[in-house]
Amino acid sequence: MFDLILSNIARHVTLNQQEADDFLTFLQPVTVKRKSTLLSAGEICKAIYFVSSGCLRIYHTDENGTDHVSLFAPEDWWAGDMYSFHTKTLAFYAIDALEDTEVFKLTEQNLERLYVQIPKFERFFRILFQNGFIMYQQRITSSQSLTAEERYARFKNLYPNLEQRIAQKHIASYLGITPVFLSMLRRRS
Amino acid sequence: MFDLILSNIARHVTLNQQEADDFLTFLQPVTVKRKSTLLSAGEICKAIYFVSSGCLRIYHTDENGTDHVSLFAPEDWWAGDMYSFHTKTLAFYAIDALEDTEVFKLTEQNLERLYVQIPKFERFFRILFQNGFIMYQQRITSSQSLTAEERYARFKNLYPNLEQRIAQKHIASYLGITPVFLSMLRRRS
DNA sequence: CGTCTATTTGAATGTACTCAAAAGCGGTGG
DNA sequence: CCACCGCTTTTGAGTACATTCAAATAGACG
Repeated sequence: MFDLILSNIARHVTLNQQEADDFLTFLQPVTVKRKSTLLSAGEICKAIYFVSSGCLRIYHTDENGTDHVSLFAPEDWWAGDMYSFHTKTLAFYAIDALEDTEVFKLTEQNLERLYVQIPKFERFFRILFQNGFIMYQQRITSSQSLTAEERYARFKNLYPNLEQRIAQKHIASYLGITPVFLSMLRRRS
Repeated sequence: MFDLILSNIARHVTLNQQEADDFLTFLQPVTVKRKSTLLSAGEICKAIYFVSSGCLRIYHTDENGTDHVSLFAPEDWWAGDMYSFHTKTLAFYAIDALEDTEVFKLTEQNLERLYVQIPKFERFFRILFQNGFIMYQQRITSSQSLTAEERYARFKNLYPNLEQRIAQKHIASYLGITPVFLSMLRRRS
């Protein structure tokens, strides 16, 4: 149950047994049913989530009612509205589950305690955000310089096998194109 | 000379006099002339830079020779190819100066020493990357849901007065449109 | 002052969009 | 278990926004 998250942490910092045990006490397991909402836009995002199975989608709904996927978070990814979480302001993004999903919830209070108790986690989250920063930066550059078809290839590379698990309209929304146009692209290739 | 960078740091962590003095010893002032290159794509990015005056541009040149601006870094911003810096791989992005620019250079070795000597900097850079992550996330969402005109308004908001200082082709490149089209937009409004 | 680069303008093109309708698929209840 | 209903995907036609190409004008720098 905890293997995945511990190996996720171990990718950037090394915890001893005691630290690992302590860390786990800060987590709350939560089950999110397919199509149910973990965070609504306009709420305050009070926790971040580590996905141990299933898949979340972090998205924004614009004034026309169109969704725009910011990120998919399948197993081994972290999710949250980081701006809302960090500034305690109303969330711009919403989060829901595309599959039945198991997450570990890490609340703001617990995270701050964690930073104090095991300062290594400052480093861990520094590296996590650094990687997220790099990922979004590459996505910006992709959206500037690549065609929709090339970005689709990138998506498949970033999220292996995810294509089979989720609806195409969500992939189109991630790519910044319409489902109709994605359908055309797939037909072509 | 050091006021700007110290107030930049102070925005997220509090340093005592000793720590501030120690921190400054890790920095090297560098002057970058307008149009000269601070980092070329294909090199390894061995340092990150804090801009105290002037303006840098972080960009990628695609196979057609077209530039795509990832970020502007005017005074009070940090810059670098974070992926190259972090993984010691060849830089995908290049950095040059759009104005005569003064930066403080913080090398990888010095940064690692800084993390050890003043662990608060783990927190500082965690927050810095967190904010960068959020900024790029919003830019992705903007590129998905806003028109070029609306994104142009966002640019002006994010970088007040920068418009007057740099060429329009760079702004177009940042917005992901052609200079020709930006010219049309400006005419319209 | 002259040259080089950036910006503007106009015309033709193309990519991705909207709208509409048909086909496919999945889930639910009888 | 099958039939039906609703949602997703596909397909086609017409449209709009942003592009490319080309030429003229403006501006910056030596």
